[in-house]
This record gives sequence, structure tokens and C-alpha cells, in this order.
Amino acid sequence: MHTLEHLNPQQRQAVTSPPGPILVLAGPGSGKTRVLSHRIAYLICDLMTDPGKILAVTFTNKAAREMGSRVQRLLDNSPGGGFENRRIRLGTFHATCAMLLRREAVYLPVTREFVIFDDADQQSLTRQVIKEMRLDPKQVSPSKVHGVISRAKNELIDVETFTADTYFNEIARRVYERYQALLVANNAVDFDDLLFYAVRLLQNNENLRRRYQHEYPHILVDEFQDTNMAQYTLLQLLASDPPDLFVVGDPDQSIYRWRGADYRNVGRFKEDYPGARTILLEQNYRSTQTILDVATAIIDRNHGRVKKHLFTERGRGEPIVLHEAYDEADEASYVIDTIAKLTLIDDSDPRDCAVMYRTNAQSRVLEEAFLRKGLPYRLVGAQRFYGRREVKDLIAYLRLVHNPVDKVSLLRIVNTPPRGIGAKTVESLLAIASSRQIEPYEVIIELSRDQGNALEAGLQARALRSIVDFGGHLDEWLQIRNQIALVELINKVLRDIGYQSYLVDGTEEGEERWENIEELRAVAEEYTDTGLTTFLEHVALISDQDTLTETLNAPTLLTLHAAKGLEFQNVIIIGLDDGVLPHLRSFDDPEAMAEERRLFYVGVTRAMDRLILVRAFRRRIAGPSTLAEPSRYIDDLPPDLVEGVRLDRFSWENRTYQAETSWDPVNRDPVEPHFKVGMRVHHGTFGEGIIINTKLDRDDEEVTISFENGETKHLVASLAGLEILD
DNA sequence: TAGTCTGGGCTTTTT
DNA sequence: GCCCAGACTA
Repeated sequence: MHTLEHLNPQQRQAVTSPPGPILVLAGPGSGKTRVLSHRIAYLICDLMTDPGKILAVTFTNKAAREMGSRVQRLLDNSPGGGFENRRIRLGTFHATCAMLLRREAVYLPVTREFVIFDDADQQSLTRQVIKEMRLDPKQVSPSKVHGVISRAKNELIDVETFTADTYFNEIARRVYERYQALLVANNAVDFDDLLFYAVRLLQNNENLRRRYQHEYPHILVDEFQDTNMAQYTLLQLLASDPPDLFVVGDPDQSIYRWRGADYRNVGRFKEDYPGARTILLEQNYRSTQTILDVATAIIDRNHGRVKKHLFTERGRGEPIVLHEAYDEADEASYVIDTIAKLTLIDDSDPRDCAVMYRTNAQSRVLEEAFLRKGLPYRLVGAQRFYGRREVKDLIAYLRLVHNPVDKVSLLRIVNTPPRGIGAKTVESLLAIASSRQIEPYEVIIELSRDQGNALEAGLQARALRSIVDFGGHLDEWLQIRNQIALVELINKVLRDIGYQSYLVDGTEEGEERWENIEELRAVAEEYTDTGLTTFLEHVALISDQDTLTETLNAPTLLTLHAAKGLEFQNVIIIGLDDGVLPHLRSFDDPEAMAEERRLFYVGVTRAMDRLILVRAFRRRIAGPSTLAEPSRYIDDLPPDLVEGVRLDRFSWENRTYQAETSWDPVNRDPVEPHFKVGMRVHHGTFGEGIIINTKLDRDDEEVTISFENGETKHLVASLAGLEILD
């Protein structure tokens, strides 16, 4: 019972409610993870619940991990002791469904070894279907069509019930049908299928449903406001009778509507479970009262919501700061200056500062500014490790070895690295496969075993040699896949295809790519005991945040979406201009506009001590730089809480921030211009010409030359080998 | 078959 | 203004 001492009355009420449908509306910073983990500990230690009967679902791996370790800590400290959390089923919606589907694969159109297609795979499959239907991918955008399909699945609409009310939707319906068939043919499911199949399975099979209800009578859900129809239905199906369903969420932080999330599930929950107990968590342990008041002023302008009165015992704190920069470059230098200043006056470390923005494109100007100063930063999202080309390539090889009918992976790597199996050859291979009604990989392996067949197939001798070579390797991989450790398999594949020499081409980028491969191999080491299936599932269901390095003492740059669930001492939100925040694309949709507001609210409530809002007088969004209109949200800020005075400017030299950074600033010598407009030069290929323009580009000089032969060229001076003639 | 060129288009992206 | 994808050329 001692674990309850650290909870406030509302938290305690939530944690100790008798089992049943319970809805916890948790304001930002109100300790929702704490409530969830205490609830689990309470079930185990006080109500003597078998840990194996508890199912806790989150949206991210990170949240799942965090909850797991917090529960473990609570159990370790509990008076009874000896409890273990290992048997708690704790995971993301998708991982939980994947577990269920693998167990019950006999009821599915795919086998237990199914692979999970990620975003890029889904995209390329959709594109393939569109092309197959002889539609132009430029007219019919694969991403839009796939978006429609994905949304349909999230709303549990299958091909049969998908109604095509418009021409576009008719196309989408036909693509949907074929797309689904191709997934099955590849023994694959996409992210949405994980949920969709799980729901259908439980709906159509009463025994199975009973079994799972009995297996997990106690269910807890994090970020409930972000559930979509499929997830909500899944929870309903899993909940036993009487249900013990403990859901925690905050409709004001619902920012994934465009991914199918529907915060109205919160309202639905109350309707579907009339006896549900609702508990509001309003005490905030993160921010100053000033920040909470600003946040409240912003969110209170959204209608039709349960108002929360966020309060803290932390006191008023400092006023928030509003700054207007000249343009985005000036905005970036203001950000850097401000962080430098904060590290001086506030005893903050650079790592305590975050810069948030609406769109990823905004990070570029910031990054450039940091790089110019030689200062480190941590960027969340953007160049995701598992989205890197080389990482995806290696994973595609492994997926192929695991599940050779996966044609998306096969096509991805059949000529990567280039081995002379080009588009023409691939086409012939596919034609042979379909005419003989076998899988393309079988054609490849057969050819490698018996080259005589090839003559009939009409393949060029050179192409055949390449196929034989590749097929031989593939054949061998398939035979040894279950006999050697995962890392050994990876090493073998890498060696066989000469991947290192392909990647490492003398450039820095090549080195980096190879390092990524080594990192992936290091991850694979941890799966020596569990094997390829588990490893592939792990890499398919992982998120970017998991790869965020925690050690670097540098500010974090991230989108407002990525900021959800995090907190920082100092938060700088840039781009408070209409069209950026709120985003232009949301203007004509009131629901979307309400979500933009929530997004801003999420950003504001990340701040513990200081909040700094920045806008720019001019801004370039697409095309030329134009005058920007201040964000409408600026008008909603209570004037007495805002300080419009700009912070004093500091120069970077000798500042603690720079001194404390762990990374050596890149001190490039400034490039001296060698060429001037009007100079006559000679070029090895183009002959003589006159410089008509020069430009210094961070580390090189770019010149425009009008040559005597009439051509005008842009050249990089260091590479062009120009000779100055006068 | 592999690099270069051109044109469209352009939020957010837990899995 | 920049990036990616597909067309085009060597």
C-alpha cells in the first residue's frame, strides 16, 4: 500500500478504483504514466491479480518500455516483493496484434511466417497495382490511393463493403482489391492488416474471443484519444464481461486524426460503458502556472470539449517570450542566441532546450545555422535509421531469405548492388514465373541449378550468368537459414553480395552507410536466441524515437507531432505564422483547424520553465519569400503573460554552451573567392569563356561561365579545373 | 544497364 | 527553392 503515498487524491482514486470500465482524462504533465504503472502494481500487489492476466497497450515501443520498467520498479519496492512483471502482456497495439495473429495464423490467409510491410513497401505495392491497371501514377497518386485504403481498413471497411461514390473511389476500390490479393500472395500483411485481421478474427470466432477474454481479463490502454475505429473495436472485443478496461487519455492532445485516430472514441467509451467511472487529472507536475494559463487560453477556444482546470504548485514562473525575427535565417540565429543565453542565465544545459516546428522542412534552416556555428544538435525523425536505403536493403535480403515469396523485397534487391539483372531481365523472369505458375524466386533457383532451361526462356547469356550467380547464393541462404545464427547469416549475405565494397566508395557518406549496417548487425546480435522472425518483426514495428541518442548534450530539434509525450525545461516554438501554424492545408476544414490548435497546445505544454515563441516577418514557404501573417494563435495569448522584449543578443565566442559541447566544432576555413565576374578562364572541355556570376556556397565556390561556343555552365570551382587567363 | 536530366509537388507519419 | 521519381541518353 505504501506505493499509494506518492499519489494525489485524483491519481489515487484512479489507481484504486474497483475493476470496471474506467476513463482517466489526464491533462498534460498530470502523471498519466505514473497512474498506469501504479494501477498495474495495484492489481498485482493489492488485488492479487496474476500478472499474466494483464494486457497493457500503448502506441509506441518507447511508451511500452517505459511503462514496463516503471512497473518493475514498483514491484521491486512492494512490501510483498517477489512479483515479476515479465508475464504482463505489455506492448503496442500492432505488436499485440502481431502476437495474436502469429498464434492463430491457421485462420488467416497468410502463414505464421508472414512479414509486415512497412510504409515504403505499402507504397511500392500500391504503385505496382496502379501500373498493372495501366493507370498513370502521376494522375492517380499511389500515396493518395493508399491513404484511402488505409483509412478504410482503420474503419474496418473491407473491399466488399467499400462503396465507390466517386470516380477516384472506384479506382481506389479496384486497387484495394488487387493490393490485398498481392499482400496475401507475398505472404505479407501491412500495418493496418495487423489490426484489421485481429478484429475480424475475434468477431468471427466466438471460441477464440472467449479464450482471449479469459486470458486477459484486465486491460489498460495508454493515449486512448489516439485510437482508431479498429483499435477501439479490438478493445471492445477483448474486454471480458464484466469488463475491466482502464483507459487513459486526453482528447486535447489528439493530433493524429489524419492517421485515423478519433478522439470521439472517448465519448463512445462513456456511451458503450454507461457505468464507466470518469476521473479528471488536473494537477500538473511539469510546467509553471504561466505556461499552463497560456495553454488553457489556447485550448479553451476549441468547442465541445470537457474543460480541464490545469493547476500547479510550482508558482507563476517567468512570462513567456514572443519574438519576431526578420526571416527564417534570422529566426534560426535568434534560436541559437537564445539557447546560448539560456545556458548562461538559467543553469540549463543545451540538452534541456528543444526547438519545435510544424513541418520538417523548417528544420533545414535551423540545421544550417547550427552547422555554421559548429554546434551540435539532435534531430528527431527526419533521416530515420530504419528508413535508410542500406538498412532497408539488408532487411529486404533477410526478409527474402525468411519468406522467399516476398516479391517486393525480391524486386528491391535483385539488382542491388548492381549485378547485371536489369529491368528487362526482371521482366523476363516475372513472365516465366507467371506462365509456369511458380514463384519468381523458384525460377531464379531453378535456373541456377539447371541452366539448360534458360535457352527456352530466351535470356541473354550475360543476364543468365548473373541470375545463376545470384540464384546460387539465394539457394544456399535458404538452405542454411535455420542452421546458423542470425548474425552469421547476415555476415554470409553481406560477404556473398560484396556489400561493403559496394557501399564504401571513398566518400564520407559511404562510410556512414557501412556504419549503419554494422549498427543493424549489432541489433541482430540481441536476437541470436529468438531468431529471424522475431528480429524482422522488431525492425518492422520499431519507431524513430527508439533510435534517438540520449547522450549528446545538445538541443533537440523536432516537429510538434514528435514532441508529444516529451518535456523540456525550455521550449522554443518557431514559425508562428498563419499558413505554417496553423498550417495552410487545414484552413478550410474546421476539424483540421481544431487539431492544429491542439498541436500548438501540445507544444506549449511540453515546457517546464520557459516558453519562447518565434515568428518571422518574411518567410519562404514554397517559391519566393513573402510577407508572413502572424499566427492567429498569437492573439489568443493573454497579454499580461507575454513578454515581447527580445532577449539580449550574445555572441557565441567563449560561451559555456560551446565550451561544454562534447563534439568538436567543425572549423572550416572560410572559402576565399578566386574568381570574379568578367574574368576570362579556360576549361578542358568547353574551352574559353567569361565568368558571369560567382557564388560562395559554404565550402566551395560556384561559378557561372558563358563559353565561347555559346554554352552557359554552372560549375563547382574546385572540381572544374579552371585556368585563369588574365 | 547506369548515370544525368527534367518536372511536378510540396503537412504532420506512434506502427 | 529543393527533392524525388521517371524519362532519357551514353
